[in-house]
Amino acid sequence: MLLRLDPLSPTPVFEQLARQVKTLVAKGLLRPGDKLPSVRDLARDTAVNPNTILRTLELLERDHVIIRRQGSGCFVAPRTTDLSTPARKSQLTTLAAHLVTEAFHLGFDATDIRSAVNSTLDEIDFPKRKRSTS
Amino acid sequence: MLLRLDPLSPTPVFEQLARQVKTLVAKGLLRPGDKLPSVRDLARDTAVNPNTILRTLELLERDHVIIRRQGSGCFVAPRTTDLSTPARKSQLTTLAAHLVTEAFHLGFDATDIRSAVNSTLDEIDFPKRKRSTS
Amino acid sequence: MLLRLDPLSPTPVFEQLARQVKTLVAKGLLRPGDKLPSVRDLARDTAVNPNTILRTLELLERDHVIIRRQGSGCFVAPRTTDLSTPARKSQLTTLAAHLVTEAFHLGFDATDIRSAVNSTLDEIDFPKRKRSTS
Amino acid sequence: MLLRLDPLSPTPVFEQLARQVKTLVAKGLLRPGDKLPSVRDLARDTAVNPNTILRTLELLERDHVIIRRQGSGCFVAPRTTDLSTPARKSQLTTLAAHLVTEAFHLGFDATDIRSAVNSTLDEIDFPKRKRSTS
DNA sequence: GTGGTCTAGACCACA
DNA sequence: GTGGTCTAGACCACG
Repeated sequence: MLLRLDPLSPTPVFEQLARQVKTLVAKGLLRPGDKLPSVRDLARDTAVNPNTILRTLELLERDHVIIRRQGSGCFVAPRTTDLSTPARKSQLTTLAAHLVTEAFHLGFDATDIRSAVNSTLDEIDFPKRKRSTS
Repeated sequence: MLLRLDPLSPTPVFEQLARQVKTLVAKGLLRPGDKLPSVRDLARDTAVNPNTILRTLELLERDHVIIRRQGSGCFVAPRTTDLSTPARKSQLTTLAAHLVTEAFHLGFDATDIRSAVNSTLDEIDFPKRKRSTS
Repeated sequence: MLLRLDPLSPTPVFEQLARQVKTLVAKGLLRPGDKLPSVRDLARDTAVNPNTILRTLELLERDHVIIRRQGSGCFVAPRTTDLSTPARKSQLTTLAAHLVTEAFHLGFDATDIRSAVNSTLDEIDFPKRKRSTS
Repeated sequence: MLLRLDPLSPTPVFEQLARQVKTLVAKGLLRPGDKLPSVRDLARDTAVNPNTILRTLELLERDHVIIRRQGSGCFVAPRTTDLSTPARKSQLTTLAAHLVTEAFHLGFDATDIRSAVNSTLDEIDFPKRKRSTS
């Protein structure tokens, strides 16, 4: 599993790593049940302290992306289904608002934004919506 | 100008404020050339430390949302149009990717995401472009 | 004897197994004197490492739920009756406090908690005491 | 704020501390909006490393007990109201089952358990259920 | 082998 | 002043 770090980014290391794992899962490159490399392996491969890797894994577990089991390892969690609480709806709204206002101030218009979103969506592996795998 | 702080949000105060200004501009409630209240007034109205207000203004200036002129105050900047740089394209891609992967892990699908983005776009006041986006 | 593992639970395997045995005894589905399957059988049926089964049995023996006899196997222990020690009283208090504070922070009230406890109690097979509990 | 540690307990330090804070909140000794001592103060008072205190605070924030705001401090969160998801119901059931089966194997009966729960409940400060204040 | 806890201490970011 | 990130390294617990 290849994870890359941008040492210049203001985003904390543990969060950069977590995002990349989330992306891999969203793209279907990591699937529910798949085992992640061990903390030590990840630490070595990314040249990051094991404690920082641990924080990444904690974040991912908190967000229901992985499951950690002492002695066995970390595994991609099954996609949760009971998530449609109003709190999550409001999170989605906030995320969308953030994208739109930032893109607005970068000089993009509605068409640009929609097409950027659609391009990203094309790469995502939504359940019951597979496009190429039969 | 009414700015509200959410004490429960993990987002830093200076960023909460900046986002609200950006939103006001994007919605057309603040228009290019409009003058912002003074640092002192903003600090009083929001019950926030003037230093924090300053950071907000620095952020807004860095993002070309406002222009700060010594002695005269802060003004909403004219809309950016030079979106040709690949750097901005890549920023848009990053923003879209972030929205999509987070929404994915919140349990939403492509339709949910598109409709959330469209709802937000409906409230934005995009300037009309002369050339059609064919 | 059917023991199931929840791969999503953060509870260690050996403890999941021990809890299930304790529950079977409390519900009267396993009765004092009953013989448990051998370590080998348990390991096979649950697809768990024999070492982990051993840890489960150690835990159960420590908690006086079973008795392990060299060469003959494990047996459900007779029901403990000497609850006079203050140590046990204090353990009960701790357990109750844990339930209540966690439930509080999950948003439940006293009525919810009492009714959850009562539902569970209904399934337990308490031995009849000779003296009435006045 | 007085927090005590049991160095012999198998429960991790950061969790011992978190439980005590949860108990203080449940008993109404800490109320929504109250400010917690600073990380450094807590670390000094408990003779625990600041990093460990931080983990306690992370746990408490994850469980919606406190809110952490960089630069300002940590505050007791307002009691959440939108918590009645089925997932939480099942957590309550698990907690109750744990109490009951453990208490059973300690030699207690239904009456003992109910009375232990009731004693604990008497000390809890449930909203809209205040007993002595006014 | 796996993950988890804790310490010590440097340094950064927010208000 | 507040909290937060990261490193280094010792040691513990689970399978």
